[in-house]
Amino acid sequence: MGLESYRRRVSESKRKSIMEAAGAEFQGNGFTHAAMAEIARKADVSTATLYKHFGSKEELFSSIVEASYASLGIPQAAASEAKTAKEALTSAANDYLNQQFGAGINALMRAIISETSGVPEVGKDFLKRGVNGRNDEVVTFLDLLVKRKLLKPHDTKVSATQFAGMIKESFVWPTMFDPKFKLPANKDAVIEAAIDTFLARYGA
Amino acid sequence: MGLESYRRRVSESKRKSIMEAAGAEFQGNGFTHAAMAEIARKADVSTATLYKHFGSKEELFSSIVEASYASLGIPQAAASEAKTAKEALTSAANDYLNQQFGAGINALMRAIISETSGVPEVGKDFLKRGVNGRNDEVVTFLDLLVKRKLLKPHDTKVSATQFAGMIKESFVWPTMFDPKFKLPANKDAVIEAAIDTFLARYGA
Amino acid sequence: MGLESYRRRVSESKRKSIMEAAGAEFQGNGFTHAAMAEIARKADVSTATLYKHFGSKEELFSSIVEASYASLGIPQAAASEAKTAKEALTSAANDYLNQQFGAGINALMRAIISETSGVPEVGKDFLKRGVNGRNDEVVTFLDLLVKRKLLKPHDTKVSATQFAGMIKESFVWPTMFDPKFKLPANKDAVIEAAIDTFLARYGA
Amino acid sequence: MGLESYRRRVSESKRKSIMEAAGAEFQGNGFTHAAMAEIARKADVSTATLYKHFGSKEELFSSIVEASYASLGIPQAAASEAKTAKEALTSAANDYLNQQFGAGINALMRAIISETSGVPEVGKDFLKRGVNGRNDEVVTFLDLLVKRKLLKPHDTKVSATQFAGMIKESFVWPTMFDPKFKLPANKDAVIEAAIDTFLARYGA
DNA sequence: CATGAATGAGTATTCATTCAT
DNA sequence: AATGAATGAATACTCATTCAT
Repeated sequence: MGLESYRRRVSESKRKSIMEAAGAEFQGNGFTHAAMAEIARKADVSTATLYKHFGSKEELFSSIVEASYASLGIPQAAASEAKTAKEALTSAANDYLNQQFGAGINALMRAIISETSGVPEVGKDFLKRGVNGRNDEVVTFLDLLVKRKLLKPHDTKVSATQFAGMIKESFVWPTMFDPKFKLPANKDAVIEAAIDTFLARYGA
Repeated sequence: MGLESYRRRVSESKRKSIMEAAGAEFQGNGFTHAAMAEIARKADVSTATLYKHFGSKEELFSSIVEASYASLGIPQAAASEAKTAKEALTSAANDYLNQQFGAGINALMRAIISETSGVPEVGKDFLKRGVNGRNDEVVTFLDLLVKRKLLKPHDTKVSATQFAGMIKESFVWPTMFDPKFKLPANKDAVIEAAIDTFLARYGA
Repeated sequence: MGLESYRRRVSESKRKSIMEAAGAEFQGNGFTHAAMAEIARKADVSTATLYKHFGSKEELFSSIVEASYASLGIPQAAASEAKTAKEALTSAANDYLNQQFGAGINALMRAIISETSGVPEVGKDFLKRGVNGRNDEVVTFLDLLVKRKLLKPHDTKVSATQFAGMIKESFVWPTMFDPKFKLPANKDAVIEAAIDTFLARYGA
Repeated sequence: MGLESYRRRVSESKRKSIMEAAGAEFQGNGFTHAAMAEIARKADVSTATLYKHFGSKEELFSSIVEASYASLGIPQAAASEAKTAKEALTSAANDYLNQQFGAGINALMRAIISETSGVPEVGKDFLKRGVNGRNDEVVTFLDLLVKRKLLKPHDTKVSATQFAGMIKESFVWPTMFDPKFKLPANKDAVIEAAIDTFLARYGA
């Protein structure tokens, strides 16, 4: 028992340190230029141990992407608690951006895009679960606002895409081309402007 | 003289065939997986000749990206000729998408994103000249519509970004993760919906 | 006492299952491509236990080869019981081939040959005890036939080699280059022809 | 012209030195344990050049084996010139052994046997062209002796195998298990004894 | 005494770039 | 000016063996 739990603990701690190292490496260098040996070095394990935990570079990368899904998602609380649609949407936009910039999702997205040729499933999967998945949560979010009559009844699938597009154009798209891009000083104004446009059409 | 001009012509024809081959290769395989030897083969020159014209893979890639700028741009005619803002904006959106999907710009963008780690200048340059440059043309386009009173006076820098964001979210973003993504059947409806939202706020 | 004998029994049963697994693995994949981890898995023990019993891969292999000697040998009964030399020699040839093909000796020989560079002693040992050892038994076999006047008096060391050579050329040599080689349909005719040649010289 | 022939010369000289180095390496260490880097080093070329000439380790090995076929073969002259069958067969046996021991064929055969699992085609090919091919030449050789009435008319396919088997059993088989095995002092006596047995059955 | 996770040395192969002709 | 053979550095992955529990 003691032995088994000891091993599990050690193994899990190694697995965790590998995933951290791999996350950093993939985010920093993309899939192709990330080196397994370097990941092993950073994680302070041997390459063989690396391969015991993750059978291949692709598998390791997939695991990293998979794990990132857990950190994605639009908290729905604001939709039910906020007094106005503007307040709710502001909150959603900020949650979204915090994830992108805080959890390294921008860098991960660049890495995924880099490998659409080599590992196409990962890209398609991310499109479905990462991109569209989050859009679905925005839909749910908007549906709730409609229900609360803070928004007009309308096709929220369409409007969710429009809202996400306006936000991403200003803040996410630039990071794809410039990894050093930071959220600009006028971030709040830009968000507000997007929300205003959105509400001009869909506001109650 | 005759000899010199003959050589220049030959040289330029080789340069052209190299750029065509390189464009295809980079769009097809991304920067990293494009092979110089294959580009040389496709262009029917030796690798040494390739390197005479372009000192390195990065330089060749930069040249390809540079050349792509010429094919970008929002034709302004519609802004002055269209009867309604909706008509003008529909035309602009379609012009934009034709470039992205017709001239291989989506694939090129993926290639650029792949190399933001290795060759950051190319990415930053594309962001400035490719992405923002085109947005500037949208600004000009919108300014003209404002001047013609087809749109309300407003901050067109902001609105141009919003318009571009709504269009790109539906059609360009997916191609980043799935190179096989094609324009969907409901393309026109999506464009119209985006324009409707835009006009709810900025329509005259 | 009881404990000790229990342990010995367990240990010996493990040792036996290891040897079975290793025999199969070595015969199937040769020395180099046989994997210690796979042997452990097949034998249902840990790699550490494997190494407790056999200090190294070479040692394990040597043990397998050693064990194979027990299954080699030319039954002498036919030499005293057969009515004719032909009958006796036919019996001996078939006994020999049954061992080669039935007990996996062909595969084992391939494995040994594979490792003559790495573990030369095993090869030399097999040559002495496996190959020449069996030839000695053929010598004894022939001596008996001479004694019974079914064969002429002659140098049986020489004739044993000749007899073995004729049989092996047709049936064993091919398996060295083609593991899937099976005993051909005309096996008996080939054996008979070899015996005829043998008897032309050494028949009484 | 000068350029082209210069390149061909350089290229062929490199190819030759690679094949020499590879032959030595494969004969010394077998297929698996031969290292491409070491072959390159011995041949005084880079590994990349190695791969320009031979697309893979398997291909290189096949080329070595292929080249060895050229050095195999039973000279037919003795069959028509010798005064007696014994003289002719003695000559053939010695030619055969000189090839095996002089041209490193024994070592090459060990290498091929080592790889029957990994590269089965090479083994089967060698069986067909190397082993059986030479036996066919022995058949031709014997047919000529029959025609000259130095041997009785008989099935020379069968007798060729028997003759080869008797010779190989004493001299070739041992080298499979012991790379250091040398032709023994009594070589000539063993050959003569084999021929005597052969002639007892097939002599005119 | 048994375990199995961890090790690290070893190897085939690729590709941007250069150089002798 | 053009060639294409040659380079060498770089990298994913495997496996016999050991060691902490």
